[in-house]
Amino acid sequence: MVSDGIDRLGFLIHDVQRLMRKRFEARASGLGLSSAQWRLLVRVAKEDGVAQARLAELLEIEPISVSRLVDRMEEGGWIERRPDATDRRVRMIFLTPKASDAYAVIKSIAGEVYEESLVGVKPEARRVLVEGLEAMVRNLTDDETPSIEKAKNTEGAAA
Amino acid sequence: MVSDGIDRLGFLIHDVQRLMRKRFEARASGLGLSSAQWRLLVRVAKEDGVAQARLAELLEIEPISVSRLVDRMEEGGWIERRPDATDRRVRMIFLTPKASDAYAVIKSIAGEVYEESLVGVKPEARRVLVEGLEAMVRNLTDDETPSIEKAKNTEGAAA
DNA sequence: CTTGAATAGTAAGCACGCTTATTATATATC
DNA sequence: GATATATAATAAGCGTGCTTACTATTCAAG
Repeated sequence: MVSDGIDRLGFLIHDVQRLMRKRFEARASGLGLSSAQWRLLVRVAKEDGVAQARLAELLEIEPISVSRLVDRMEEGGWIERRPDATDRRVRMIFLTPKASDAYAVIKSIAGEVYEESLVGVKPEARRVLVEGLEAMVRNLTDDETPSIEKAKNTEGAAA
Repeated sequence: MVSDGIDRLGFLIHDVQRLMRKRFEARASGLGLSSAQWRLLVRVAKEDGVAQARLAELLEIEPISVSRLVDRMEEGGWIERRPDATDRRVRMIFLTPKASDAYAVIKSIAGEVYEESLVGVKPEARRVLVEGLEAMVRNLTDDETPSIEKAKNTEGAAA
């Protein structure tokens, strides 16, 4: 197999994600926000009044997941659902003042955790790291598998 | 603040992990295995008869999570719990023949997904990427988080 | 032997992702 | 107007992680 640590790539990514989320949640627990919640909060902060379906698209999770996340965040007083005047199917999502205040704190925590995680990694290596991760996202988002003929139907049929 | 993608590092890691898991699960769904399940399966394959507490340590998840994961895998016929002769608290975990067969397939799928995710990333960049991720795991594992009373021993995740 | 701490595993209940199915509403077509 | 399809959101139920609390067992002191 590959001589590098490539064969542990999945474990590495998994570990980094888990550890990062854990540290985020430890810092943000004072605010009462989980990582899924601040991730949504950040999106709403950038696009106030966004519809849930649009949030699902931005966060790349399913609408039902947004629905239940928004449920808890509404209960927690972070966001507010308001009806759309022109389309009665739509619920527009707005931040509460409490959430707007938390937004600055969240950005600060994010910066802290990123820096802590990259201690000892030189600027050029950071650049390569980020570029590599971006390439991975692109490769994995292309929803067909190159050079593999599995003949599995429905795989990539619905683009 | 670096003006690169560093400020999106958390989103990047999160996306890569999610997309990788998704692709894994799509491939392994033919086997009836989830990513959490094959992760455990790989560990048991390398250390047959391992105790659940040891698995929790290896997988870096909580014992209760192992317990429920093992429940479903036992139901699925992937693993087997057997009592330890010398310590009646312990359940030793063994692979079934079905799981041993699946192990080779899993390794092959893992290799495929890793390669697909790294298309267009040069060998040297791959090395830097993996080293960067390893550094991140080290940095985030050092629980330098102050004001935490759990002076727990954090043994390195050596392989 | 008895007491008490540590360890292995589990139960209950929560968060957050998913798939599948349902309800309202909007829009296109007849 | 009537019907069919599409879209926004939700409901139900499951998998996998967590915290907290519990039982059973082992081990160390007394």
